[in-house]
Amino acid sequence: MTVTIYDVAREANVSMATVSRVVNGNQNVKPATRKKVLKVIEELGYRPNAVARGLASKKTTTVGVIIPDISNSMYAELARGIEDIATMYRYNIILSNSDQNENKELQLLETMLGKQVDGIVFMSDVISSELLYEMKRSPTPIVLAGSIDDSNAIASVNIDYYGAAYEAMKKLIDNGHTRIAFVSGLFSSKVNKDKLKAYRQALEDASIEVDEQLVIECDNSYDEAIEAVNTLAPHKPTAYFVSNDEMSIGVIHGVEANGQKIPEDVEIISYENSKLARMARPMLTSVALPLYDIGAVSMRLLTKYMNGEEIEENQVILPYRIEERASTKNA
Amino acid sequence: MTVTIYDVAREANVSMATVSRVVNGNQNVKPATRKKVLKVIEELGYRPNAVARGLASKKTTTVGVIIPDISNSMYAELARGIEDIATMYRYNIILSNSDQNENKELQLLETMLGKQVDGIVFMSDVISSELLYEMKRSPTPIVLAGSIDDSNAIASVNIDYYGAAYEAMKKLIDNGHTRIAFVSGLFSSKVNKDKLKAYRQALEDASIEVDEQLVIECDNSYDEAIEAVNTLAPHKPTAYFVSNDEMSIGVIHGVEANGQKIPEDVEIISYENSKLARMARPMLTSVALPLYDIGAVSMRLLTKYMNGEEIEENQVILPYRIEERASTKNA
DNA sequence: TTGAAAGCGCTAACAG
DNA sequence: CTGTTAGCGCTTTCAA
Repeated sequence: MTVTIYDVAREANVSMATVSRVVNGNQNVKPATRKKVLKVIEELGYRPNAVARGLASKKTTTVGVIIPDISNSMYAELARGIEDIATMYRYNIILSNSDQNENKELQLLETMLGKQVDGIVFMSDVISSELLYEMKRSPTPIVLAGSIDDSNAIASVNIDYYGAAYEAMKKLIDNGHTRIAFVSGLFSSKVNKDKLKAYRQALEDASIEVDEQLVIECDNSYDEAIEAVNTLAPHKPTAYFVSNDEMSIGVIHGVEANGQKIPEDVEIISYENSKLARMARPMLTSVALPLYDIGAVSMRLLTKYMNGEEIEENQVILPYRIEERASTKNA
Repeated sequence: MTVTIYDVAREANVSMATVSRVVNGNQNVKPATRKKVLKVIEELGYRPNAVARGLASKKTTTVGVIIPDISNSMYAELARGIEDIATMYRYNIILSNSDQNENKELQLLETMLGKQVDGIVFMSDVISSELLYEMKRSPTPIVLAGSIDDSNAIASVNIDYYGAAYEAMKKLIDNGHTRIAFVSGLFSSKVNKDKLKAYRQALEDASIEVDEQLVIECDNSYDEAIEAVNTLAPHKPTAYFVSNDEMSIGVIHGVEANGQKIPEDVEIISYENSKLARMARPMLTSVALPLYDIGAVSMRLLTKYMNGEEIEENQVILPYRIEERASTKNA
């Protein structure tokens, strides 16, 4: 039925070994032989079976990607970075959504290892100790993309979330605000914890008392951000530091619904800088997260591990910047 | 090094066949034996090798997904639908971006077939005849998700793009508009061609002359949509039919920048109904595309083909609806 | 430069 | 209920 390497060998009057050599670009084949084999391959429509190849060579040229939710634009952007570099290095990607559910993450890890992936890129806001344990004993290299493991046991690619948040807060403080609200995503996420820490520290460093009522935890959605604004209203914030662009748009709408002007009455700094930031009115000043790059660099790092290269530093920190737009008063 | 089925068999004093049976949940194993084997599996940390299994069984339990761009929210939504159903049926997904580049699509198809995927979900605005030819001779089932092949040779899941566009236009016409602009994505896309056809037909059916100057083709981006509004301004449209939510937001901003009010001076109907539609101000009336469902149903259909089930109808059409919001004047 | 042969780890008859 | 035995299609020594 399907044509195998054996069929090609017979048809071309050579051994399977020789066919294998030409298929794999091995130079030890006489040009004439190569040509003959290639011709037969063409005629028979031979297509190498990657599964058999994987079994024999113990390499599948596919990597696993465990991601919270591909329909979330942040992760989609990360995934694109991963995939582009994977393609560049001739790897395919097995992509699975975990919904940040630990059991699912554990099970996905298991499935992927079973499928003999050559490496894994893992994303999650929280890395449980059990997960960490499994990752450490993984026979296959793993890198965390935009995800933090405090023990630094697993390679990872991130930005300085704390530093970025601190700088954003600093800007708001420098603009004279003392009532700055923080509309955050879930604090179960290490990244949000870092932002909170920066929020507090920046305030303290400026001798501004931290008012816990100005801190609100939401589920990252537009709707909850609007609600957050209403909850915060009695506490009269004059500036908002917001965890992502979607929520920032919610904040804008909430604030405007209450009759306040941005940035005249209220300033906002977001944290993501997706294309939404430019589609908002006013356009959002935002910490620019290099999501695509985090994905790309993670995958690149993974290729090094897969090649058995020695890595100098397994924790890579990418640069961020703050994109100033109309939601803040700028110099 | 790694523990194989053979190690387990030896340790448990049974044959590999028996181990294979318990691993695969075959009922023909005495409970005591099963228990013994399970225990050894546990002790040894045995993990079945899916590659070997795939080679022996000729099934990989993985399906290929060829998608234009996962970082585009429309496709990400589709992908999520696909993945969820795949997971439900225990399939994994190999995901690749094609950027709608025909050569890449062709090559991806080849790669996935080489990897022995059990099925493929394919997405693309344009299905070239060469692609169609390759798909037809694919040894593995393929279904098109949200993509059209006029010949109906390949199974597909879509909505009635034409009908949806016609209905949207009808609504605008019923609201009294005679100068309706169409801000479209690329006409190389079959879906956009259908919308254009509906645009014209709806106008004709209402005895309104079609003014080609009111039709603008853009690249689906926010920025080009704003530009489109400016290009259209001299032709004084009083309503806009727009190809997707992102562009609709561009239209809103373009229109407002010109001092017009929505929906008082200008009405807008979008075509997508992503969460952006609710995040826009005014909120967008929009044709609701069931992207997630298209993905899910495609995958479900694929499972049927992979199981060799007989399919009554290979062209499935899902329902759409129009979500009325503030960008149009409603009854 | 080429071929022979031994696996890779598992499934799937088939036999008992 | 369990074991034996062929492969699945390819890579990879090892010889020649």
